[in-house]
Amino acid sequence: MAKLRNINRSLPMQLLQARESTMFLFRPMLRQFGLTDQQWRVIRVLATNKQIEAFELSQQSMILPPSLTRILKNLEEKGFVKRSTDIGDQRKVLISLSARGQKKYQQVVPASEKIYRSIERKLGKRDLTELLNQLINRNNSLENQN
Amino acid sequence: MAKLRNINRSLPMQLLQARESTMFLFRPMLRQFGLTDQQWRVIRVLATNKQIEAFELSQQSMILPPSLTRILKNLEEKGFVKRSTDIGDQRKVLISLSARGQKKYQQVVPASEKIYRSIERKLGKRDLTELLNQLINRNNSLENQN
DNA sequence: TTATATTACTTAATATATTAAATAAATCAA
DNA sequence: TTGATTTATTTAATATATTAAGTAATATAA
Repeated sequence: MAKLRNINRSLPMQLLQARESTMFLFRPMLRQFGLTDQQWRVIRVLATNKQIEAFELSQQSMILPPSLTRILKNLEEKGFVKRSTDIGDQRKVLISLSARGQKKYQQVVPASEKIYRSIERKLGKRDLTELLNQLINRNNSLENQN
Repeated sequence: MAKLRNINRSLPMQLLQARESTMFLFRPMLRQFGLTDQQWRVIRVLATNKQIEAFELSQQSMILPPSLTRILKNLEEKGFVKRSTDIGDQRKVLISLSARGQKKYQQVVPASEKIYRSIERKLGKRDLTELLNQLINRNNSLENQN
């Protein structure tokens, strides 16, 4: 009977667990500010981009376009983001943070930083970056294998 | 103006990217077998547990009970799993793989193993386990900080 | 033993994920 | 310049995630 490695030792599952463990620390804080994980990702990207195309926003926030469409509609209704059309290319939608959205961002930053620092205290400055980048880098190491 | 570290350097986002990068390799294969990521996680857990309580299945597959309820209903309709009630405690639901579910599992295993091996060829036997466990271990290092 | 609390799961409601198809604007080739 | 193609986004349909509330079975305390 062919059998696979135990699921809890598989890389995708370990990464999922690691991700969930970190979000477990941020989620209650975000909910207190009335934000979902994804809404915060969007706001955070917008905070460092005056104005950004929807597609670029989708990439940076790791949210697929169809989901982003609804999330933006929602954030727009709440008055956190504004949208406009690119004059040069009317297919493109440009998104930006409203004053209210900026204010919300400013409110969350300290609480978020606090959590980051508590994680760093526990893990040390250990650089996961290097290691994770090997997994993240879609265009060379991992893709197109058989 | 208070500002957070760049989103693409944040630990939760890096873990999400790493996770997505690995699933990107498995997903097309799973879809060819007509399975979603979660359905496969459930089947995989069941393959190594003759019979398992719903709660335990929820834990091992990293799927919250409400989602699991629907996923199981779906898998049951497709004839991949069977359910029964624990005689000693009628609140408990016991889940197991049907013959058809076992067959499906057997079909996916080789394709899955192939992908695991290709990842290991690229990353080497580098042990992420150790590192990720520090993140995963909810009950000590990460929780209850302020 | 009975009222209360807990446990295990399901339902419900809203939000997001995924894939495919649709739409409109822009580009490109004949 | 027109018809075909591509690009950027949205709609649609189905699946999953998250939180809260509900239900039935079990355990617990007075």
